[in-house]
Amino acid sequence: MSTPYSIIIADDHSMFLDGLTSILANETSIKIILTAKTGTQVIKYLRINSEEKIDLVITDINMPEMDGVELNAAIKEEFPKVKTLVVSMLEDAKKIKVLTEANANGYISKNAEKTELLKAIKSILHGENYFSPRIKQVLMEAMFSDKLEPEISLSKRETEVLKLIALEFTTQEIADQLFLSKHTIESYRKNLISKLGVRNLAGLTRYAVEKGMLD
Amino acid sequence: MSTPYSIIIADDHSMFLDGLTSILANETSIKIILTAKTGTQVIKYLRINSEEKIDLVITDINMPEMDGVELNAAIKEEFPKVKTLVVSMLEDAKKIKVLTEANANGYISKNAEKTELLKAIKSILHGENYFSPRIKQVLMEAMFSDKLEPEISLSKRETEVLKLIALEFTTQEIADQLFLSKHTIESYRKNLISKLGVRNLAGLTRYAVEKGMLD
DNA sequence: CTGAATATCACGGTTTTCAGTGAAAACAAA
DNA sequence: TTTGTTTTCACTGAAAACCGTGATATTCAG
Repeated sequence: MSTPYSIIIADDHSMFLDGLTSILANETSIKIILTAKTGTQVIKYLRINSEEKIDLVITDINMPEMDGVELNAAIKEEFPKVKTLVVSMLEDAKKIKVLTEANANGYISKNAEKTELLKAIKSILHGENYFSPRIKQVLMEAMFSDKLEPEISLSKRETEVLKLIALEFTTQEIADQLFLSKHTIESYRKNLISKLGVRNLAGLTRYAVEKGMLD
Repeated sequence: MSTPYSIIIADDHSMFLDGLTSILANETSIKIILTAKTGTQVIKYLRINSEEKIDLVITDINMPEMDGVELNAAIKEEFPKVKTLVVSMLEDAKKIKVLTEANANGYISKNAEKTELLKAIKSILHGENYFSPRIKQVLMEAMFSDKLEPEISLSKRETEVLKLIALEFTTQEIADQLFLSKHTIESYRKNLISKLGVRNLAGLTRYAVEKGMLD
């Protein structure tokens, strides 16, 4: 038998970390080098032990400090030889899209079966990418719905103004805060209303809240 | 050694299920009888195999069909001898409160360490309850904040009107819809604004969205 | 370089919201 | 039965939002 593959696992839920470790313990062809709770820990390790070859990083999406999407991007940027497999409990079409564009090597859901997990890992270690059928489907749907809903994009200023509007500031107050004319803010208001297809302040606020602009 | 304890694990993420199974496989004193992906599966099993003694059910909170909170309630109702340990990735004070009131025997976070998990399981199997220090803290904080924030209660009509306001209807439209005078709706508007401590429509809308009134 | 998008500003008119004040009827609870 | 809450309605005046219809300057990608 050849030397085992070296992998790193990142997830902030240590119970999941322990679980994955247990599952992979039976696989003699795989050696877990590190388990980390944040993306930054992984990057630090890779930088320090750059001479050591790491074959694969398995990462969750939701993590504090540096999440899975950022971690994947950072790895592909600094250590392009290292493969990545993203494991997540959510099937967020947008994140998946970003990940595929950032050349992640695989994406599976946390409610995938053990066998699928192993299949994904092995595929990736053998040089192929692995996206589960379910994920492919979500991606396809996202493509379609994106074309039907041509994705409203707001400029920086628009975003800024919308945020303040949703935070209960009046037009005059926003104008003062941003050192702009009251008329300017009024224009933004109107544009936002027609752009977002809403009727009034309530619609603007709902949009802002739902897009997480106020966090 | 005496006969091992019989336990059931419920979680919709099979990866977590596999992980937990792996972790507990080393424990000779514990025997996993069933792993389920929904609460209903667990209840069905308990009903059918009622002669078989089950010592503990470990359950996630977020599950389709019947979630962890409901499952716990159902178990305590129908099979009071069966202990329950709730494992969740969120530390939602309200859910924890409900669970303690429904006599769950333990609650730990998914980012608890393996050792803590085992400690919790053993405590419960020995007849004690186990709530992790972190959880106790969250509970305490919830108690305090509940008393400091005296919980704004809205009447049926107020809720109804607030909902329509947040859905972008104007005062006149709401009045027509509910067969009330425009003045009446205006009154509600004002009361809601002062009651909820907000400044305008944006504040009302944020409140409605955040309380999930529009789902 | 050039057109498209963005950012900025302006005005008049209409509608809606907001603030203050008040009150009557229905209803439930103490 | 009295007290408190909820539901309902009314008026005024000021402030803000909304609508239409512009203009100019900058920036940025093709």
